[in-house]
Amino acid sequence: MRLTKEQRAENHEKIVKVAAKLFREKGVDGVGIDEIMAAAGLTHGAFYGHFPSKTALTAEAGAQALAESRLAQRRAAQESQLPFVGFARFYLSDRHRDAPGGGCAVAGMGADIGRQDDEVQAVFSQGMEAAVDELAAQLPGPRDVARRDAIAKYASLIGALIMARSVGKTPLSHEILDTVRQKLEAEG
Amino acid sequence: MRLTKEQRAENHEKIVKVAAKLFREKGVDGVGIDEIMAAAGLTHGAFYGHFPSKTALTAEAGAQALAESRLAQRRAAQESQLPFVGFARFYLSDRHRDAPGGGCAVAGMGADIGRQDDEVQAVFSQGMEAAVDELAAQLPGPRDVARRDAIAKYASLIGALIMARSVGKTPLSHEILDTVRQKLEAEG
DNA sequence: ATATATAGCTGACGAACGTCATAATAGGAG
DNA sequence: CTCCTATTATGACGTTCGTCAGCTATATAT
Repeated sequence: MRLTKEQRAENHEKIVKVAAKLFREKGVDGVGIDEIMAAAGLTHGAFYGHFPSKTALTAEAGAQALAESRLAQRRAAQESQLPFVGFARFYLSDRHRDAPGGGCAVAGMGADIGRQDDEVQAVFSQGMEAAVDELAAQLPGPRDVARRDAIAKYASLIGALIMARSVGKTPLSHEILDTVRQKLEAEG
Repeated sequence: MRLTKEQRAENHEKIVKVAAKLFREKGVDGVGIDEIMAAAGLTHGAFYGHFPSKTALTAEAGAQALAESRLAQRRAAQESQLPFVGFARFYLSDRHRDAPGGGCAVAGMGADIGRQDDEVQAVFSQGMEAAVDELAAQLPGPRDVARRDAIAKYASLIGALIMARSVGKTPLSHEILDTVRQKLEAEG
């Protein structure tokens, strides 16, 4: 049952997209090949026609998740006069906290990527660099200042989201999101 | 081969300590009961005499890891006149980045805890509350201001560490740690 | 001193893990 | 139009997962 090159490419892309979602939702070690392939509408045996190993998929899925995150960042930035404020409001919202599968790649699978081998981390590093660049371009000041600002703002966002998720739906969770959001809004 | 109550309690504590370390190093889903028990010097079968399930251990290990983190925080704070600066310097050091097993519980297993059930998250929430309280006590200003400051600072630290770990040993990793450290030192 | 309760060890369970032959099938070259 | 080749699905592999029953041995209670 051979498929066209187009269909094959579509299947490949589908696997990566589904994996990027599931990895963020359940963690890299929390999902099996079987579940990923089933969610992509294929059987688990077909996996190794597309990827040599789960590690290879992890690298591609990490890059995909980061690319999706950048897209969401761009979209959220357009919903406010101050681009970063719009992004921060979305990032620290309840909706984002409760939907890791479609959310920030670093908050969702960053900790897992930190445990992968060097090649996977290198791919992730490139996507992160692109995200930092993109945020820095939206911030005022000279380039190097904007870049440092972008890194610091990312760290605040990511840390706050992971903290808020780890304490479940407690009052503390809201307090963390609100506190950091207000601080970032005040800074501009 | 029944043991004394003391030995049983020691074994229990050893299992929790070892799990708190391994969970931070490899992730909750990255370690099995077998590996934990072997590291504690026992066999896997003895596990269910101590815990009803892996989930129950995850809750205890999460609390233990947070308690250890608070201890390390207290110690690092004493190495500088400004308590928080000493803590931040340790937190954002290469040593801490490369030793997740003995480091911050939130950065190491926070993302995993976010995927656990409510009871585990509730236990983790208590430990986090204690950590926030402790840091707030070291910061100047009225209590509510210090508390918000503590939350914001934690978010920056945790986010920076997770970012730095996820990009491996790249220049970007150092840049993230340095940037956030300098910013926090400048803020005091 | 004897009996009982309880600790850890052994071994096993079904399920899922990552991986890989092999078989079946249809696109693409001739 | 036919054959080759590429690509997916089938099914199985050895391992490890979380979990538990049964055994052995010993600390504790009587």
